[in-house]
Amino acid sequence: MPELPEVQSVVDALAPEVVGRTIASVDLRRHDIVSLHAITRLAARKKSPRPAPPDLAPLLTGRTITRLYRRAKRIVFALGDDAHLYIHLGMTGHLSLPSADLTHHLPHTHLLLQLHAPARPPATLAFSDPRRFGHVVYLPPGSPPDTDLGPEPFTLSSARFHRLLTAARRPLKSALLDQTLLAGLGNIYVDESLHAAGLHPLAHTAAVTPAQSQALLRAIKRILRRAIAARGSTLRDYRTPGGDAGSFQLSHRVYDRVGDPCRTCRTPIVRIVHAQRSTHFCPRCQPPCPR
DNA sequence: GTCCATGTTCTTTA
DNA sequence: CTAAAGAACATGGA
Repeated sequence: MPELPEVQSVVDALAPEVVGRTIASVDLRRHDIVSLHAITRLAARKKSPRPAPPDLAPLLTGRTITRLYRRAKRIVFALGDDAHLYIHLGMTGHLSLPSADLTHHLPHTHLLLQLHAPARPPATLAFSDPRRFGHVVYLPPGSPPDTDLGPEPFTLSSARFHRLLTAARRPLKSALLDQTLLAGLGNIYVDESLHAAGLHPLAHTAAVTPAQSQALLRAIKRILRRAIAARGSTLRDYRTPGGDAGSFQLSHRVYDRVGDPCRTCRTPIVRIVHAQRSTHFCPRCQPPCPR
């Protein structure tokens, strides 16, 4: 459910509720969603030996959430003393603040944090995820920063973006999905951005001109900004912590619009499969060899 | 029963 | 060696 706009919307909704509160207790119902690094979690799937998952309770209990922010598609809880916790929502992950009487029959709920603060009512933060592609990572003080992630789109210059693109010798679609090249985009916003920039998803990154890179980055920033304002796109699972749907799906120009007329030229939108993902585009607005 | 899904990583193939 | 493709994770909805 989450790409950059959805994750940002979750952070924006949660921050006023959790920042400044202290974690009074931890109810970890599935320990296999936790790791010290996302990498070690993979080993769990393949029965190969891996370090035991850290016991979250002693690491988190008594710590105060000093800041909540988004990095790529991760929701980062700063815990003071340079310790951090991050939650990745995977495809169907959801964070909410259920009332106390509901917390016992929440389906697929894997982690509950009781949050206390002076002069404020207690709150519960619940992480649920039916498909369990999401995960929770505890980063002890001194953990290296996100060296595994590319730059954030909003602070990226078009000159650097152009250098990143031309260095990646692959189709635009797979390059833009690569979190180590550019952080935060997923299947929806890559398709929407390429359409807005008039670029074919299979066009080669090395063939993109500086002007096209600039147009593409501007499209990415504009679409992400508008999607955040709409609190994301709800196609099936995504909800804000308050349970509301986003509304940016109403503004999609290609994603999930196979056969519908392009909102620019009325040509039916096409769907292909590339990099294992549905890829939507307008064959007229996004010609194979642009310009 | 079938196919599909907003994500990511590992393995296999070419 | 590299890039693309395939598979895997797990669940539910159409």
